[in-house]
Amino acid sequence: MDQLRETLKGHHLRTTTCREDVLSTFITKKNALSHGDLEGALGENYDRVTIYRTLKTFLEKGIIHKVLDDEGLRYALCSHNCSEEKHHHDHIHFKCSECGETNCLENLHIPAVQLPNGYQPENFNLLIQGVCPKCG
Amino acid sequence: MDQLRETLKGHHLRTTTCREDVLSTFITKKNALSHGDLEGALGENYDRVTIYRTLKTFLEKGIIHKVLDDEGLRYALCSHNCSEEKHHHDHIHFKCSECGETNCLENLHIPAVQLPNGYQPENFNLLIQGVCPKCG
DNA sequence: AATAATTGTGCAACTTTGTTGCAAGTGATA
DNA sequence: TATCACTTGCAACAAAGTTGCACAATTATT
Repeated sequence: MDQLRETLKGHHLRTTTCREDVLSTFITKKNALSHGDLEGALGENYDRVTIYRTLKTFLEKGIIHKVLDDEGLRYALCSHNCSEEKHHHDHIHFKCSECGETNCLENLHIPAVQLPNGYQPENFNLLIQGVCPKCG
Repeated sequence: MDQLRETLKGHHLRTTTCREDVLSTFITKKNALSHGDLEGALGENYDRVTIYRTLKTFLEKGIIHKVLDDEGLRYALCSHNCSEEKHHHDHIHFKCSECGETNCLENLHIPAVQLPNGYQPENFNLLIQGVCPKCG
């Protein structure tokens, strides 16, 4: 799994087994994950605290982004080249009320919104809840 | 403050001082509030647990709705006639990174999105973060 | 107006979620 | 392979949220 090392190095991070495992979990699961999800998947190998810190580091370095949810934060891989300096996301997130999975719809962009005078938008986050194709 | 009683009765709720105070806090503060905000405002008068339960009840009855946030849930008044049966919201929420306030932009509707086949949307939640007119 | 039935509240105890400081361990570099 | 900086685990803590139960308050009934 040299690709994991590449990704970590590309973001100026040391390669450790915890970081490799967290990253690889994101890659294989594909959907947005909460801290609890990762703890469930890797908790026997790593301390809770380490997972928290790994998520925080990945966020800062632009490897993952936050996904808003009505029952707790989740995180998902950044597909484009986000960096320490800035994240850029304008895709839609879809949460299925049946299976509970939240996924990035990378190809769907959030439509432009005309805000009233004085509002300076920087960041957009659209969550659509409903039933996904698998469960429909 | 008979309007408070009216609102509570209209949603089939007994009028208690806690409910009146929570409702009145939402009305006067206008912006979205977290449980912590309410605890800060009313915590000396009511138990933490009671405030949790009041929020839950208000949510169920359609008096308030959830506002997604990247650092914890907030709640805001439903402006239209939401009920036990269903909530309907399609307005935009704006969170200011300076003052930290989150507000409903009642007049701004979330633009329609063309989802791929198979997705059945039910619920939309758009949070825009940036700088608000007061802080700009 | 008094009482009964129903619903809400406070308290205590607990679970879950997230944070911080520090000592020991590990990875990258020369 | 020795060094230095960064990472991890542990322990302790803080914050956020939940549950059961006895008592209190509100509404409905007479």
